[in-house]
Amino acid sequence: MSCPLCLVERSNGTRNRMPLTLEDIARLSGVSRATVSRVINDDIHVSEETRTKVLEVIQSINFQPNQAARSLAAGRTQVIGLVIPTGVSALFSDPYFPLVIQGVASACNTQGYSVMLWLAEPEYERQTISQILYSGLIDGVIVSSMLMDDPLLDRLTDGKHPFITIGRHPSNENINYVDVDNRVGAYQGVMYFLLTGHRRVATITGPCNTISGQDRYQGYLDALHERGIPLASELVEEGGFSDATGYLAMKRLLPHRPDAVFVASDAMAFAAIRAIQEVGLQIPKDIAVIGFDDIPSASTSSPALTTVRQPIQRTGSLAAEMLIDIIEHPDTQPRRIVLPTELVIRSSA
Amino acid sequence: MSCPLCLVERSNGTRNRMPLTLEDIARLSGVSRATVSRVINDDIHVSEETRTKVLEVIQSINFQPNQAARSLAAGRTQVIGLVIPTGVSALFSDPYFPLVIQGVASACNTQGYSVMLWLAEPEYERQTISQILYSGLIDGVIVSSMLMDDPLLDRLTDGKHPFITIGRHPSNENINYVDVDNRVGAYQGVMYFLLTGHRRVATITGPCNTISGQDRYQGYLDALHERGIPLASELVEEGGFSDATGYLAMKRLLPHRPDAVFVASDAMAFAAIRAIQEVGLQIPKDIAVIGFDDIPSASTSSPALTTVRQPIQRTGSLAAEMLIDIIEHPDTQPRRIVLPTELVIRSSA
DNA sequence: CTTCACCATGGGAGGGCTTTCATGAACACA
DNA sequence: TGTGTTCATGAAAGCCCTCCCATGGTGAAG
Repeated sequence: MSCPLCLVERSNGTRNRMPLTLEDIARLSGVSRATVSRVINDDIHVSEETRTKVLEVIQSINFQPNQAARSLAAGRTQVIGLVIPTGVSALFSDPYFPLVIQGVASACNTQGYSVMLWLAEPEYERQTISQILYSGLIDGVIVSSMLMDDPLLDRLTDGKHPFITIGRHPSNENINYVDVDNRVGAYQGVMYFLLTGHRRVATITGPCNTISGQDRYQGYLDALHERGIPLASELVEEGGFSDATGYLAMKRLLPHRPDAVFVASDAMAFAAIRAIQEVGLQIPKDIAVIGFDDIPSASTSSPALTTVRQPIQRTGSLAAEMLIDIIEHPDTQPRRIVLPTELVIRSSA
Repeated sequence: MSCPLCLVERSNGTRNRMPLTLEDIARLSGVSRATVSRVINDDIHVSEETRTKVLEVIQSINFQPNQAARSLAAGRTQVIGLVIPTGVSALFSDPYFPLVIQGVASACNTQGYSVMLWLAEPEYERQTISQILYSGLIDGVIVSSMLMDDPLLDRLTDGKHPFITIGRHPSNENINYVDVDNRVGAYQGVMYFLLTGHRRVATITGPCNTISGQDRYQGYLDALHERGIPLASELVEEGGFSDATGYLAMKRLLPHRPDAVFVASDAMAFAAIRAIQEVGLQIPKDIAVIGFDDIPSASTSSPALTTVRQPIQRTGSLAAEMLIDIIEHPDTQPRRIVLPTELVIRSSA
């Protein structure tokens, strides 16, 4: 068997197996380098015949153009950055970020983009930003930040790269984002409590420096307000989205005898359930619980968790699609998407 | 305030704000482009005086060299790939992969490398491989595969890129890897059961097409064998590392009245505990449970989970460090590391 | 038959960096 | 003063693409 790879006489005279270049493909298919480039980039100005011929050669030797050269010449890298702050405490004990990552990665896959991952550990953040902004490594950035006042965003706004945040920005309305309707979602959950006869509805909120935390709390307030129920501040406890903080928050809530708790994340909801069960109370009889997220284990836990479902993975893939769209069609309107949530009723409420 | 960025008269005559190049830095600091390059790359042949001068200019305008150009010229990208198979069912309902990712990312951060993430969805796998192998996008790959017969590995072996697997390879002993001592870890857990008087020790294994699944099962066998206890096949059930599979496996085990269960992952162990509690049995009185991983929630669950701790994040960071070492010092011996595990005794056994 | 438009193709100029090689200054030693 | 070494520096040749522009061939229109 003769392998085309080995028969190629390189332009520089060597013939050992090394990366082929456009020039090699050009020679093998009897056209110029420019034409091969056109074929690779799906340029319209190539005859069907030539295109076929070139593609055959490319496939037969499994040619992949050098990305660095492409980036340098074209000024685009076909890479997007995904920035996730490790400051967020629950980072990886909660399937939220993994699902976002999965969504982003799969959308990028289908569009021929690669994903560069930055876990923005505070000590490297400066360096990270510089890399993002000035090194030309990537074409755009997705920031899954959720923080109210992330300095990263200011830097990005100043920079020249397109970017998208997952989670809306509280003030700057020129920023492209995809978000879920946290406020309405929370409202739905709390309203369900109120409509099923609960009167002392407590909440464990997300961290107050996150937008989603605030939005969900706002939804809680909305529901109370609509039913004319005054806010009882002893029934509100701040959590940090993590298991541990949820557990402690519930402990603080218990003495005030809530008959229901709306919890701003499923991870915290499971912790709250544990805290409730540990003091011998029944769920949902004594205290009903509704979470937020609908992570996979919500349906299999016991009791199965009633929760507000948000399409986490979809959020990631939409963000990626929007970003790529912006990269490829720069001068269009700001893009914002807010995905709906859905109350999934199981047995904890 | 005069910003140096705006005062620069570009070589091409334009003076709008655009990426600076080595040439600009060279002009501003009165040296040649080559010298600036040397400074950036920590070349030894630069006088202290010149180095300081150039560094000052670089910092004052926050210069970042163009990565594409560097990669093209140097043939290195300072990027490593991290491949995670999404075929693994428990992918993200289990904090295992997130922790690995975190370990890899933070090690890369400190060494000035970036991480490119590939979730190897089967349908894109071919394309993924080609990109990895031939496009020059990355300098090396970490594969967190664990599958017995991952075709990816064969392709990588044929390719020219250095790579490391997380989890040893069952047959090819030329592959660099970092692994934890799954077999001894499992042995420790099961032996603890046996030494504390349990006689009907069951196990929920990992998937039999994963190496870690097999190794842990082997450790189970080792312990039984050492104590002269015959293997009871009805006490062995295969799981898939996921919550759901763990739950079902435990259901199948219950009729055979085990007095202890060694479960190959914490996620499955929690599911098993649920299944046990649902039929009204007590843990650890009726059935003791030991898991594997020591994920964060193991210490906070109730009952707190006795489990075999493996240093997941460390595994990731070690893999990254080894890979970078190989990239920068190619011709050295194969590198393998097997990290020890540790039995963490809590209240489920 | 001429003119023009259109379009496939090739030539070649970059894109910003690294790296080799040449150069010349500085210094030591004879 | 001459010879040789050492070493900081600069000039320039790539690295492999993309993309602009020029070219020439074809077919339609006049």
